Amino acid sequence: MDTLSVKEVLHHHQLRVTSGRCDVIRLFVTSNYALSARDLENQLPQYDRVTLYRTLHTFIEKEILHLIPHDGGLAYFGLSEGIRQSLTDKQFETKTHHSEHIHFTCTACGRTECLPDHLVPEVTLPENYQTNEVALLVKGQCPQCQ
Amino acid sequence: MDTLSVKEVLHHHQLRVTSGRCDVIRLFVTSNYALSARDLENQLPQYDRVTLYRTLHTFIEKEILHLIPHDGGLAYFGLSEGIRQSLTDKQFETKTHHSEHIHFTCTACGRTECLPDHLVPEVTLPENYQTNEVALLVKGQCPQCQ
DNA sequence: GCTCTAATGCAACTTGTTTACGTAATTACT
DNA sequence: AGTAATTACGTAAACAAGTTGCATTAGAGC
Repeated sequence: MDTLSVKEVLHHHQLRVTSGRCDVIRLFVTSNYALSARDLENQLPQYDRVTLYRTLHTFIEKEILHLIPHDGGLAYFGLSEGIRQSLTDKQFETKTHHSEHIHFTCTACGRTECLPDHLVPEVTLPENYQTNEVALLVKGQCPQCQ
Repeated sequence: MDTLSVKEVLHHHQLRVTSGRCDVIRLFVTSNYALSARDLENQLPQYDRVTLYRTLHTFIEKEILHLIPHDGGLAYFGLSEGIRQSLTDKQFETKTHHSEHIHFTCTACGRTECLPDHLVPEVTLPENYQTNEVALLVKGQCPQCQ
């Protein structure tokens, strides 16, 4: 991971480069798990809660992060695969394969992760229902918790 | 729908029959959509918020209702299919087919509904991941909103 | 009807998230 | 580099969803 690249990501999305935004992206890149606003508050206490919330919103809008559906309490966020690839491969990907991946929540350790290699299967809907997005969340036990 | 049946449902689950619980079940039976705690507050203002929350929890525990995952703010609840069948067919179903159904949220009208005839397809996970539950939420436009 | 136990209502609280507004920092342009 | 325009930030306060404690009320079984 490389600071220049993080700045480039922000620049590519017409966002001003601030230390807060860089730190948030870096945190997502180094994290193997989805993060909540609370996680950001804990791990980046130098920034105000409001700033972190705003940063999350901005990143969702720009599709740097995606919101992960879940069935209670607080919102979780994951780094978009394209961005992760841009930062780790040190070049921007043009493909945005955009069939969504599965999310997994471990009921033991509580952690949520993206499974970028496991895509949501094709879904059939009743007549006249139009699909914009699909989200598939699996709950169970992760390898570490068995 | 039939009041006696509603009482029977409660009785079968070792729950005391109270007017609040009956009204909540009736509301779910007559609603074509998933309901949030806020919806209950609006439609059953004669009961205290706390009571409604507690009723929802109780019904989730007893699997009279199920929690519908979504990606923001507030929790939505749907009537379990078995219960709906018991109340409309006037007899208790023994089959609990328990492969979960898909949920649909319309981005136009904001309503969420259960699609009991559309089940979540089989999901493959990475090695050593164990599945307990799956939830699939589709966002798009419903027939009425096109 | 009486007793036991569970459900309710009220008040207050916690947590997650948002809004308003003044200040500070970044970017683009000399 | 210096300046203006604009965007982001921090603080405080508000708001909303959901929870907890406790006293009161109401079902269920006898």
